[in-house]
Amino acid sequence: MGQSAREEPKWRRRAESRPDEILDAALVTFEKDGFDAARVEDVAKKAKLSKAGVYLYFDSKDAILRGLIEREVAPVARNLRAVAEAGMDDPAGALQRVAAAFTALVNDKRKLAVPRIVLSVAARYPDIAQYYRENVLEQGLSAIVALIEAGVAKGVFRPCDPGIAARMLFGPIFVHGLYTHFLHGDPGPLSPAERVKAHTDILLKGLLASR
Amino acid sequence: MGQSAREEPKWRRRAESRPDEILDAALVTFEKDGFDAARVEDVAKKAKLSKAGVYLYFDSKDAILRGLIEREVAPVARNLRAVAEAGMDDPAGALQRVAAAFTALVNDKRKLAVPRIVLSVAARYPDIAQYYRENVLEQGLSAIVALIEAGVAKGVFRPCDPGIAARMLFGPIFVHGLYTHFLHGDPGPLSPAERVKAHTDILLKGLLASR
DNA sequence: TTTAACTAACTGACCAATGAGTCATATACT
DNA sequence: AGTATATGACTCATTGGTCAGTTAGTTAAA
Repeated sequence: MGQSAREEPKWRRRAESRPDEILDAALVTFEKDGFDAARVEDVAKKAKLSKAGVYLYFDSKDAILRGLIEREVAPVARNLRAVAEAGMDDPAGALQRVAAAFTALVNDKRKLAVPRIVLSVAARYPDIAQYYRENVLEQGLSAIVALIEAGVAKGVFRPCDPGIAARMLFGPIFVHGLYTHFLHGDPGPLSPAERVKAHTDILLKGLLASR
Repeated sequence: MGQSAREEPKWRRRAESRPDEILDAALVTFEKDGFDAARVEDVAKKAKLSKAGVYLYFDSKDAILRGLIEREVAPVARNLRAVAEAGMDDPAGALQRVAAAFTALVNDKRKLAVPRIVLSVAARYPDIAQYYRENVLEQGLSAIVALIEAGVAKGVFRPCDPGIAARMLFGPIFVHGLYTHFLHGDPGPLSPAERVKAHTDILLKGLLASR
């Protein structure tokens, strides 16, 4: 039994990469069990260190969740915003591109797990809810609102409430993701790209100013 | 101190009304704390009996959640279905009425808490997820799908994927509810009725066959 | 180039709190 | 008297978080 090679150390120092490894592990664990039922010990095991090791890098379990929001979702919101802002001169086209980008995000079950968890713990961690609202939702929402308003100003879109229009863009895609990923609902016959097209077809026809 | 009146019994038998009282209490408690953080003891206290008393009527904590789904949400889905079926000869009008009914449901924070909780525990209680999907979501969804298909068959709506259209009806309303109730997002300037109107204006214009 | 002293990274074993579920017993009703 | 209904006090598994002690890597004196 006793392996002669006494070379392998019991553990290695990897202070640089630990935070990311812990977040990777936490994402998988939280997605599977939800925030409350997920055990820090399991996160640690998946990240290949001890539970106490996790607490070297994060002050608490909810700090891990905060880290997850920052790393996983906030960049996506910034990206959506960039796509929207880059297309202010072609609102209809930009709308489609935003829909496609958001669909790609929502198709990623793991990324979608973060908003689901935020939603479920929002009441108990008001600061997490606030952070998420300000840095994710309001970012994405306001970008689209600006896009719609630009379209209306240009006369491309007919006058409408931009907040409603924005929810009509994000809402259906988001609930489709929740329904299929977490309730195991039937995704339907369409491919993601076809869904984007079917969706934006209806939405744009509803928005566009008939000549 | 010693009240002479020895009339008041320490508790009363109320086997008939207990289950509903427990569900009332559970709805409030689950809404506030979420399923995991909610304590059965608190539910019991709010229902004015002991924790052990709760277990006389429900086998487990998750049985309470199941009871909540049955009592709170399944009837709503049936109602939505009825509204849709009653309006098969006027698809556009029925769509608006369904949107209004769903908006009313979603405006009720307490009722909306049930789907939020189902979503958060779906992975750990697959039977709850399945029950919810089959008895709530698929009910509502299929009713609207039928309505859209009827509209397309009549030539009132232009051809489209009815699943997408149905998600465009429910999605924006649902996410608006989540956003305002649980993330404390800005509900915007419109009243619920105005939101329904703005929403269905765009949706119907997107769906209606231009003469 | 050794090697000893030093520090940062890490672990195992632990604690304290928590909360679901149980049960022996008591009380209200019939 | 008998039974359905209710309770308080309990068990017991779970788990977030801590800490004393250990090891990997680093620095610099010898």
